[in-house]
Amino acid sequence: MEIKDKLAEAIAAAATSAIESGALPEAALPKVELSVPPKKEMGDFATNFAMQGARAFHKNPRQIANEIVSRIELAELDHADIAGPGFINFYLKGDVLYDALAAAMAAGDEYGNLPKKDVPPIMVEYVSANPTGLLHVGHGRGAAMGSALVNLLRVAGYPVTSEYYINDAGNQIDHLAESVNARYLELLGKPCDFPEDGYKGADIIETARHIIDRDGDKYLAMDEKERVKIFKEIALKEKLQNLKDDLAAFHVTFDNWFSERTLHQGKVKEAVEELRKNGVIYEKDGALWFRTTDYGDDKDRVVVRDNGEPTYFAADIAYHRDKFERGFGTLINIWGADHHGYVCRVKASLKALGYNPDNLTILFLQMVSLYRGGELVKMSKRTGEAVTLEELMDDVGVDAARYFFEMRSLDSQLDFDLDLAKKESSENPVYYIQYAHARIASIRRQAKENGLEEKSDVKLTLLTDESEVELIKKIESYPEEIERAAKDYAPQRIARFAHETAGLFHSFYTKCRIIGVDKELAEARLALVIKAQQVIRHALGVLGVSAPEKM
RNA sequence: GCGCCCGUAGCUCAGCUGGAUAGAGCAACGGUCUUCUAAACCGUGGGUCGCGCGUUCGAAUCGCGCCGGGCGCACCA
Repeated sequence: MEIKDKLAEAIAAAATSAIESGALPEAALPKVELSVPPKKEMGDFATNFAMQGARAFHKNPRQIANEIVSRIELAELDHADIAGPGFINFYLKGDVLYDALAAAMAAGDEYGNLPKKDVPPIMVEYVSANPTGLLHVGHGRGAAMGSALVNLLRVAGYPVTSEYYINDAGNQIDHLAESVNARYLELLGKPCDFPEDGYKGADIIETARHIIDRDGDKYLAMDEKERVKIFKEIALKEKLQNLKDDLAAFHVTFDNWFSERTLHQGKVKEAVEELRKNGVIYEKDGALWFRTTDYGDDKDRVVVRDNGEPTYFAADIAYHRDKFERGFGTLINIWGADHHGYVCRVKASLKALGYNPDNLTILFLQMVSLYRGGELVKMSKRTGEAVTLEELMDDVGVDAARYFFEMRSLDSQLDFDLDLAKKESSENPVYYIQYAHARIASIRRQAKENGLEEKSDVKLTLLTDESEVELIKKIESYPEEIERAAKDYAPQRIARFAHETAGLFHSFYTKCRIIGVDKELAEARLALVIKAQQVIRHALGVLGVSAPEKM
């Protein structure tokens, strides 16, 4: 059992004993919560137990704290005192710190991986951009955070699957095909009207050019309808491959690529049919409507148009139903903030199908604004359209781009400083962290040359400098940090943690030498920095940022 | 008008399951390289936590009402 749990039990036991002896009145014990105090002079752990119990015991917090402190018994406890409005601060015997570090070291590279949790599987669906254009920086934010969240949940022990929903059916794919067709004709010098709802991106022209490069003008002879049909498949395949390539370059991969088309082979019909059976569908103006107003929506929504075609919403209902049918217990979707008006109707559909809407969590990502030289960058110089993820990667690199997206929570708007992301100095947080990792790698190389051995049985109790103790405490808090960040779906906590750990290492480095000090101390310090390096590498791994050996 | 997100240091943001003197990075100022990477470290200054009311022993954190910014309110996706 961990020391924290032992301490919590001891506190509860002390309170019980105080009640039995009549020092405290009979009452239900509040939950024991332990925290690490803001300052190290305040001990190793603190609890607000006495303050929480003030109401139940009808006594003032300091009095209650007194009864606890005088009765608490725990072998590892050195002493406890009362502070401020009624906090109890606990000071543990020195070697507790080192026992925990030794355990962390013994866990090796597995440190930071939590035990498997026995819970229903989680699905994280993110990016899911339409295959009709290029990924832009907003998609990049979703991709970075989504993949970091998947990594985070996985190391925290959750069974998790990542998925990309490919919108390969419906209008926008028809528009894609028509746009490619128009560019194809254009490139071959044939007159044509560009479709009104067409995609005007330069990438569409590229796709058309690829077709000509490969097959020449052989499609000209075809009936237009047939040509567009062929182009649809060619374009879709090419655009999808581009998406996959861009994402892979950005360290983003998916367990599953889910095609919307597969839903139109019966699952959409089934879902609508089930809704109808449940009495929430009616017909009006030739269309089928879902009475989402029963579930708090502003207005009812069409699921099947008057032309018989299901709406995007209908497919989405079927998609979410399918996720639950595949056995996922928790669904997480990452959506652009501009889709938030959509959440009510999706949850309504889950409710109407008999699923618990609370099992679907939708995380919204707010806008990204790029800044260069203090000026807002709106458009790409190359394409005249939104800046693409590919351009961002070329500009600042994958590591910096990912880290900058990951250091902010999704739900606040992000100002991305391109100059800062490119800077190779401490101003740039991603270099700061990577540098800590590389510096440790360098120390290890130097230590080896100096005949200093990397040992596991070292005298950790020699690590008494303030900077050493701070670093040790940070390392020990890592699993807890993973647990908390995973629970809150908050990868940005790990970004922050990595930065703080790097900072503590840099301070240590300036103050404490390894090579050239007494052998036992040198060995202990070497073991410590190796552990720090492992934690930094692990955290960077969660973030999908590389951990260089040299910089 | 209705709904969602945001408002914390000069700038960009953490902190939000209520807890001790509200933190970090950048920017500003002043120091630190004969020794493991100065892509680093140490120090200083800087705040009505948008405003108001409420709940509480205790509110940046919870509730309500304003104000300001962003986004959305399709038989588009």
